[in-house]
Formats: sequence, structure tokens, C-alpha cells
Amino acid sequence: MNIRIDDLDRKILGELQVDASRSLDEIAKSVGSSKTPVWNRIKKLREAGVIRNQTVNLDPEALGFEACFFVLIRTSEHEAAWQDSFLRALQERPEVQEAHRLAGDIDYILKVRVQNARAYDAFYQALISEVRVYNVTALLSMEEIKSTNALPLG
Amino acid sequence: MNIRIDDLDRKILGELQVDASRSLDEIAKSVGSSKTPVWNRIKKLREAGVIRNQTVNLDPEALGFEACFFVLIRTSEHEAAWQDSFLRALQERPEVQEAHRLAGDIDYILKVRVQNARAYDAFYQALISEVRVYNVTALLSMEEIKSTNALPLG
DNA sequence: TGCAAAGAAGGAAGAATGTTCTGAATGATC
DNA sequence: GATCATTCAGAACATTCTTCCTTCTTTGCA
Repeated sequence: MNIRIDDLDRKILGELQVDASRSLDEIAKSVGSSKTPVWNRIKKLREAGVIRNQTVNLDPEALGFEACFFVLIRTSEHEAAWQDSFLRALQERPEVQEAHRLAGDIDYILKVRVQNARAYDAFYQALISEVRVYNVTALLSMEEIKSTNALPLG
Repeated sequence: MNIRIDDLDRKILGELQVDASRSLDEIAKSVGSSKTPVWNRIKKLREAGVIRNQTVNLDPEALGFEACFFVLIRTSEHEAAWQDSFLRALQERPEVQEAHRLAGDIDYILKVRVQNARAYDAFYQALISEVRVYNVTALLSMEEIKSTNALPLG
């Protein structure tokens, strides 16, 4: 699974992060190479799992998702069985865009995207009925200042 | 700018969210339609800004980004000039993947992706030297349980 | 109900792009 | 310095995109 990633690979990934719909010729020109090596490297990076998938970024508000919450969760339960059911609940809920297990006194953080505050409450009620949590704090986003999942490869 | 989005549009967007590299024919088959209407609708959705751009999702750890922090920021300054310089600082820093202005006693939350803890400290020092902040709490992610920016269109 | 307008299906055709292949060049190893 | 393996540039082929057209269905309105 280990793979050697050189400077040209990073340039290609940088281009794909900005716009994955460009043609191989354009990308090759941008990174100062030609079509064949770019194609071979993209294939290699895909097979190695460095490139996971190719998606479109949608405008959440245009599709009716007006509310975004960051949810800080504390729990007193740390057994494997509890954790398994918690993780499964998060995976199954499409409102949960991100979930991280944290170090420190807060155990988990979630990013939850929903239509409105009522939809968040429905999500919250469903979650706490499925798994026991000790303390939940919801932070409501008023403005999305920046949103990208591009890595700084420059 | 307003656009009417029907069920077929949502199905198409759902397919594109999962895998934007599939051909029009395949997508048309998946949503139970044919090539022409699918192409027209994708074009319409792109022009309306519902589809923002097309990118690849990379494996952060494979590229050496082993640390992810959520940063909670409180500030006592709420003037426009301070806010402008703060926003500009966030936009310019590629480590900042997400930035939200919040309601409540915490003013901002950031998601910061860096190589390691030392790189985070460098980022932190640079940030507080640029803009005054009252209080900063960093939450260190131990495990990325879930990560997607797909909207629940089903 | 009937009429007009809009959109969908299906296919055809040219342009653009993806994918494979080959010979040349480059660099590493001994 | 010779040999081997790897990579690159460009050609050649295959697929897909994009546009256009015709027919048919659906939608909206009088």
C-alpha cells in the first residue's frame, strides 16, 4: 500500500483538487508534462487509494440545507460495544457530514447539515434515543466563511 | 438565480455526489432517464450554481497530513475592520479547510489540517500574531470516523 | 375537453477526450 | 561504459461528450 509520491504527483493532485473536470491534455500542460505520464500517475494514485473518489460540490442552501451545526459530545461510556453502536449510528445518518473522535475532555465532534433547526432537533432526539451520551453542545453556524477539502500541496 | 429543482434533478445530483467520473449514459440509466435530459439538467444546475465544481477527494494521511484540529475561537473584537482582516487571514491560509462564524459564546470554529502538532503550533502562532483573539481552544482529532460533503438528497 | 408549449426519448454525427501502444530518451546499477 | 529498467513524447485507436434533429409524452391553460 505504500507508494512513493514525487513532486509531479503532487502537482497533478493539486490541479485535480482545484478542478477535476479538466482534460488530461490541459492538466499535462499545467504541470509541464504530457498526457501519458499524467494518465499513468493518476491511475497509480487511484489504485493506491491516494485519490479516493471524484465528486461534485453542491451549494447546500440552493438545495434547502440552511442550517449547519457543530456538535460537541461528551460521554461517560467508553466500552467497545457502546462505541460500535455509536459509530454505526453516525455512519447511517446522512445528516452527519463529519465525525471525529477527539483527545481531551470532549469525546466527539460532529458536523451536521440539515434543512432547519427543527430538522436538527429531530436528528438530536433520534441520536440520544439510540445511544447514551453524557453531554451535548450544539454550535450553530451563522456563516460559512470557508469550505474546502483541498490539501495544501503547494 | 432561483431555480426549480425536481426529483430527477435530485437523483442526478445524488449520483454525481457518489461518483462524478461516470459517463452520461451510466448516470442516465441509474436515474431512469436518457442522455439528453440528463445532460441538459446538469448544464442547467451548473449554470445556476447548484453544482459548484468537480474535485477529487484525497487521502490526507497518504500525503503526510496526519493531524487535524478543530479550533474554537472567542474574540472581544467585533468591528468590521477586525473581521475583514480575520477573514482574509483565514482565506489565505491553506491549512484552514473550514471556517464558520457561530452563534453563541464561541465566535468561530475552524477545521485545520496539518502535517503534525508542530505545524499546527506554527499556524497558531502565525494566526494570533496577525489578529487579536481573546481565547482559543484546540480540539485534536484522534480518528476520522466519517468524512463526506455529500448532502442527503434521497 | 382540446390546444399550445415545454420537455423527454432516442438516434446520428462531429468534436473532444480517454486509453493503449511504440520507439526514443533518461537514469541507475554493476 | 554497457545493460537494464523506467519514464516520456507522440501517434493511433476507442470511447465519450456535445450538439442537433425528429417524434412522442407530459404539462399548463383557455
